[in-house]
Amino acid sequence: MRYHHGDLRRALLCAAEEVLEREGPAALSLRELARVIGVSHNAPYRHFADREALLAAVAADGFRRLATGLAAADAAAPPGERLQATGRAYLDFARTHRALYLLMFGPGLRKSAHAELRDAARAAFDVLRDVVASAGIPPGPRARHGAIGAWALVHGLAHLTADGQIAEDLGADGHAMLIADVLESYATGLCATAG
Amino acid sequence: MRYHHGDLRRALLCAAEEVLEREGPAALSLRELARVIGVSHNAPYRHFADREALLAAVAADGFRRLATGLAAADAAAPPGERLQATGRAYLDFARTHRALYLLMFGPGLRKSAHAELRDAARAAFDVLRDVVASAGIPPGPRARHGAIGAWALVHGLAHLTADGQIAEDLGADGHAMLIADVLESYATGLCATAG
DNA sequence: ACCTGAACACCGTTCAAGT
DNA sequence: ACCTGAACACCGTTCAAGT
Repeated sequence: MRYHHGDLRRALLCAAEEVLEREGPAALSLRELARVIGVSHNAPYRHFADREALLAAVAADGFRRLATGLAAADAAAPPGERLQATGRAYLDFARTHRALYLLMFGPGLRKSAHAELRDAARAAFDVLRDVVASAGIPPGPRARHGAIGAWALVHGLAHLTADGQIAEDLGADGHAMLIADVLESYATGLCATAG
Repeated sequence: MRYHHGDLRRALLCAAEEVLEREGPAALSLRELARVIGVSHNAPYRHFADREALLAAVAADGFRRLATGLAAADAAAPPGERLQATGRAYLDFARTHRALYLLMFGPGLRKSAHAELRDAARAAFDVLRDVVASAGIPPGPRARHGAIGAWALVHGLAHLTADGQIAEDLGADGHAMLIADVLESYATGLCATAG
């Protein structure tokens, strides 16, 4: 006993991600987490107000890691390919953490009710905003719309893929070409309409 | 008693949509539907294999209505604005049927396991594909990617909005301008890169 | 502070009957 | 065929205790 030396909170978040990737977002129950860790079924309430608060903490962590990944891809990309590289990193995250991604953008997690989650999501978006801004579009509503559009585009691709609507008939190469084509179209249009 | 004259199935789907818009996708339980209609808690199993099958039927109906709405907007639009008009219709659907939209694209509804749902979703996408094809892009992988990109773009905007990530600080006018800008950028880029 | 067992009101799903 | 009540194994959440 006494498996957790005061870090039950960390143990819960860790177990949550494990269960999440193994069984999907819907199967994530507080009681199962408690069972996995080896504490009583209501011990989690010492650290989280309710189930949604725990899910929000997991999702916020996901957004933080997403932001880190986007920033790294952006920093490593040659100047002309920053949007492409960052978009690819976004899609990679969604593909390699499918269940986490679905949780982060799933219903039943009201961003407005969880400040930490809202801030983490905003920080991830800010990385994309900066990348788009660096494409040479003068600041203003057009630039802001351009950044939101870029986010919507990569998010739409990632979400439709995670949802199984896209790429069932595409191979891995086909999927990469799809992403390249779509991002190129958008970047081209963005620069053209911004002039 | 005998509220349903052999159309318990229809009564279930009808009640499901009502509960859905009122309480969100997560709260949709078979037992509550049975209670609302006034039958025993397991009567639904006469018409649906399980909870997911009922949700799939509701979602399939949503995709059929979405396809109808997209086709109507496309048909009513002047030649040069078909993509804009269809995209707006897509976003309108997501806004006016928020919970249904979240169900249609939510996790826990495996399209592969429900042929009716998969076909309905594909039919809705086919409308978008035709609109993009009519923009004068020669058939081929580029046109197919262009159609998927258009879907991803409007879906991303709709989903981020439904998720509360966008437009909290935008008014209704600002949202309309956002949509117009983003769709214009994409359409411009699509034609430019296809040449 | 942190954890426990018991309890309450819910679920989805199954099954043996009833008409 | 279609519906019923009882039952099983789960949930989230609360509460009165225990250390």
